[in-house]
Amino acid sequence: MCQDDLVSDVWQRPERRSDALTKARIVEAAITILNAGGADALTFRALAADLSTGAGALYHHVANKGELLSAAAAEMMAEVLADAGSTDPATSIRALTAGVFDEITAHPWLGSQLVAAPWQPAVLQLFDRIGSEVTALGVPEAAQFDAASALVHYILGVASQYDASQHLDQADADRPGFIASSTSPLVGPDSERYPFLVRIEQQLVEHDDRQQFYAGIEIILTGIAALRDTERDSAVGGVQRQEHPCEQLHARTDNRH
Amino acid sequence: MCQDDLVSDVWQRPERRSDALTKARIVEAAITILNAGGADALTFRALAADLSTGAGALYHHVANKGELLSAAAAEMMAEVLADAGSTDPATSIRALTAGVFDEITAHPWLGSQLVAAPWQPAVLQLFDRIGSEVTALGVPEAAQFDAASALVHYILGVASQYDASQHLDQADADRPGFIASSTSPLVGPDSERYPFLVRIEQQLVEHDDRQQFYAGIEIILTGIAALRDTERDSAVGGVQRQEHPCEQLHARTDNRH
DNA sequence: ACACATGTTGGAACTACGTTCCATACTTCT
DNA sequence: AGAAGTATGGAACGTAGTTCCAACATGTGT
Repeated sequence: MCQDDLVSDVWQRPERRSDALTKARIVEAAITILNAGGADALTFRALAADLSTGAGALYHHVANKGELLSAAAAEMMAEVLADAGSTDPATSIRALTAGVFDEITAHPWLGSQLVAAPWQPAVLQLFDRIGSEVTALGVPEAAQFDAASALVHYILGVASQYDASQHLDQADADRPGFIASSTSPLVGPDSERYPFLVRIEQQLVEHDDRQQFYAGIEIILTGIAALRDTERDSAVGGVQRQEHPCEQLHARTDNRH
Repeated sequence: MCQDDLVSDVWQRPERRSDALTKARIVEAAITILNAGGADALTFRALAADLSTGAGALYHHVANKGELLSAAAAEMMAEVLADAGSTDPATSIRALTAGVFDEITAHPWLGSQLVAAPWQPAVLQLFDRIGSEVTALGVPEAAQFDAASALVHYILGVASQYDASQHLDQADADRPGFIASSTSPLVGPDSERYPFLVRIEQQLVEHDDRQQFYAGIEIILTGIAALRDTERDSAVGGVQRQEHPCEQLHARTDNRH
């Protein structure tokens, strides 16, 4: 179908006319639409119109909408990760994660996309970068994967809940407004359903999402630091899975069901 | 439009014929479809067919598909949270989170739905329950919100990446297969793009998702335990935001950009 | 009992979007 | 120049969420 990096031909794609459609141009135009109008604004028709072409032509460069979104997210992630860098691993992780947070808050579609398709390139980039920093942090090899996984999944969880602008209309049928900043202060039937949330209601409405995100990162970094200090009784040799060192910190009880 | 819990009338809805459409029946049927065929199988037409009615009739009880999915997820979450309970808070948290993980792996649509709409009822239930357990854990009040938030967001992040069965076809255009169990062992161009992932490749293919999920929970619990032990220099009085105690564990450097 | 008001039902129709198809045009190789 | 293969773009298809509306059931007031 379309020419990709993996074509077995030795034949290089010739340069056609200057306004030729390329995956790069399409993805760039897609990002422009996404940043301007959000995820709903990106349609193949709108994209084709912006590129002065037809919808069908796009399919010679992009397999489907999912690939288009993955590519767009990957490009955004690459830019974020390119900026953030430091000599100190912990500082790097803080800068990295803060950069991702900023990008997601600035462009909510990114958060939605990161959690829409599992293990897409953008997530792999993030995972790899965080894994490298975790390694530099001195975490023993057997725990590096778990440590990076915890950080990445936390970030993705935050990303998933952060496109608050839209989508919250559909969850409102049961609780119109809810913690919508100032409207309904979580009273009435919610008091019985959500005792904890009601108790910390003031923090709920007054808290800063960014500070809370940072706090979560610090919690996980603390936990990772403990991993590093508990290296003693873990075998150094081959890859030992099944029993992760962290499971020796707190004796786990059975919790299947 | 439809009658809900919040009607101001004193008038109670009379019981019509026994096969009357109700939101409860609709949600139940939706869950059946979702569990059987996944998220794609749930259409208003299929749902209407199962209930021997028309699609239009459903809209008198459910505002839109988003509300339907939120309600279905909320019911699943309520069941999971009802089961898991213990006297020891840490044990409770482990049992709770493990239960949610099991439910998500058993019913992948749940994971997708939890991250599709932010702060939907199912997420609030989980947040509230975890918050209560965190409180019982002895975490100081000012840090309870952050601690619960970290756990919930981590779980949501895992949920987002766990419906691996589908959706990964669209991200495959660049890397056909990737870590798809055994097919493409992460070689070729990936070696340069993802140095960390390549290095831990063996763990990647051999690791147990469940064990890694547990490991993440333990990391966060360790970080939360540190929060509890660092209560000393935090004012006990009113709600102090802006500076979370955890931020005093590791001196944060500036990381805006 | 009988009309009226109100809420319910269910099927058709509308709309939007992803995707496919195909005739046309373009570029390069021989 | 002719052949071969790719790119283009617009029409057309299929699907799914949602809306519309006429027929119906239910309860109220007389």
